[in-house]
Amino acid sequence: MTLEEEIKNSKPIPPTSRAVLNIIFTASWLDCLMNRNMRQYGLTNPQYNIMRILKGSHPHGLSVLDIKSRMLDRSSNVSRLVEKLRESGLVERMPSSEDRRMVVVSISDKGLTLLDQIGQDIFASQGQLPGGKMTEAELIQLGELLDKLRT
Amino acid sequence: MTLEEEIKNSKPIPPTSRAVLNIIFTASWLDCLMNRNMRQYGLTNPQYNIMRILKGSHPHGLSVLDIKSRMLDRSSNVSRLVEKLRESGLVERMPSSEDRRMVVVSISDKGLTLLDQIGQDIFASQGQLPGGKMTEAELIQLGELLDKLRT
DNA sequence: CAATAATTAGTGTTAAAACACTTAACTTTG
DNA sequence: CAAAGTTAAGTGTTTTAACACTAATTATTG
Repeated sequence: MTLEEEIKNSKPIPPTSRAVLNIIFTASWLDCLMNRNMRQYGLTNPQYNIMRILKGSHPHGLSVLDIKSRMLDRSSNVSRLVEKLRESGLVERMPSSEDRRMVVVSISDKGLTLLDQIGQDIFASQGQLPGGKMTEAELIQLGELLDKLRT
Repeated sequence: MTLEEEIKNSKPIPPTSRAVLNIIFTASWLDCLMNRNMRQYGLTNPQYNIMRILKGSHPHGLSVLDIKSRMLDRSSNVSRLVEKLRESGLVERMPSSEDRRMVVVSISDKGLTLLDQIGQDIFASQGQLPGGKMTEAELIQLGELLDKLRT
């Protein structure tokens, strides 16, 4: 469905506005999809995001600021999100010995297991993934255009 | 800046994941930009969104459900957002005479004036607009790829 | 070395999102 | 026409986001 149909706009939209609207709309659509998918695992989208980042640096931990700078949505509530994950036993927090201001956060075994589970489930339903019907060339081009938009 | 640099990811990301991450990241970036811009006018991004929709149908009003179906983020709080805008005198609410369940919301003169003001300000700083450095062909192609992603 | 600045994590508060639910009005259908 | 079902708007509640701010620690510099 085109953007115009989705948002019931009868008039054509100029390209710049259309691109901006389309990105926001698509992201909202993806975010909703992800949140619904993550809910079955007891996670929100930003929480999953943090887990993914921590897995990427495993077995090294990351400081709260490191996590924040890697987060997609640049949330300002990383401390609170991390605390939620810690309550669920998915991450661990350790005060840094070098810099006593810092707290090193790392993913726990339980967290790694959960991420593996999610990964397998997603892989199993790959056909329904967003972008599942696009060619690799199209996906690459989409990425390049988005990079350029932000410059 | 590429996505990998933005989120400090050293390894290359597979195209599907990259496209999805890039859209979410770009949208978050845009949303933040818009919210900051709108703040000086006393609006939030969703509120501006509703105003834009109402202007599009001016002088006809729209029901709350109509607004919701046209909203980019498909917020479930249209009633409350509309009430905020009404308090600021930017929109008007009128119970429908045909269907007494419905409320017709329309943009006020004050609202139209504000939108004009915002439009002029944005136009004046067009160089800094997202997408300002992309060609029209690229913007159109970006739109088409996003449409395809959602199918 | 002392004073100032900068950095890190976390908190307080307000506004907004998500989701289920309610109320009122309209439509369908037996 | 009455009962059941559907649709529209709004509400209650919990969770989250945004933003400014604080407290503690480290770095800088005069």
